[in-house]
Amino acid sequence: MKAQALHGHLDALLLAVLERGALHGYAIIEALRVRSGGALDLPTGTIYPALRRLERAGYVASSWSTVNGRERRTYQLTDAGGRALAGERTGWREFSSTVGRFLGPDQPPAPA
Amino acid sequence: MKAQALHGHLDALLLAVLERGALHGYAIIEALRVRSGGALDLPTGTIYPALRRLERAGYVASSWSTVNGRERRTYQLTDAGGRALAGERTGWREFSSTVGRFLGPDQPPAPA
DNA sequence: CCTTCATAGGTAGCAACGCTACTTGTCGGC
DNA sequence: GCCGACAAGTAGCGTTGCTACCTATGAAGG
Repeated sequence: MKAQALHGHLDALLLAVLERGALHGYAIIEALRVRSGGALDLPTGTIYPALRRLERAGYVASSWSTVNGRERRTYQLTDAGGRALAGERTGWREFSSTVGRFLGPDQPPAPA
Repeated sequence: MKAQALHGHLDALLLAVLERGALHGYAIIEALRVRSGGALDLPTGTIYPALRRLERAGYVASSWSTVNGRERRTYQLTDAGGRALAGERTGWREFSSTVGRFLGPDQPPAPA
């Protein structure tokens, strides 16, 4: 899968991954790869700037820890980040159902 | 809905609209608005350059016709465009199921 | 007659976003 | 000592869609 199509949804993905618990950058990349079944293999040059963007926005908070001489910056979701994630989920649902209407419904929104 | 999230999927949408029959630019905008239930209201500055991009790529062909002194450029899907659309559909399904895995149809995957 | 609106097509320049390529540094295995 | 995996980061680029404009016709309203 071409990752460039992520445009605009990467932030939501990152927040979603951090929802399950704080992780450091490298671990986030791995979590994305594993949870997507290998479909998402994002380069560090994509992740780190995105995390800083999220931190500037106040959606994640970071803290340094040194493990075996390795500097790790661990990111965790803030309250604002959680709220943002909820909004992103709603936005995603709208977006995917709208585009899906044109590109063929792949998962017709199951009526609750 | 913020339209900027379309990134990377606009071309697919345009091809999908033209799949049902040739239309001129303005009509394409209306078709998108109507079929999306108003969610997609794209400015001309988005559509026209996109159509030219698709034409350069050989996915659509255009022809001029003058109707009541109005110049209309009608776009229609080419064979290559149809094939591209099929690919875009597949890509969309992959993309949406991948992102959906993180953003959930609704809730974070409940521990079954 | 003239203005305004809807139709119709278009361009220029901008900003956002993710990517490639590169750099720095530690640790473990050869 | 060197290479590769881990870990974090920066610089610069290209694509993409957006805002803001411009041109032009026909219909409606004053």
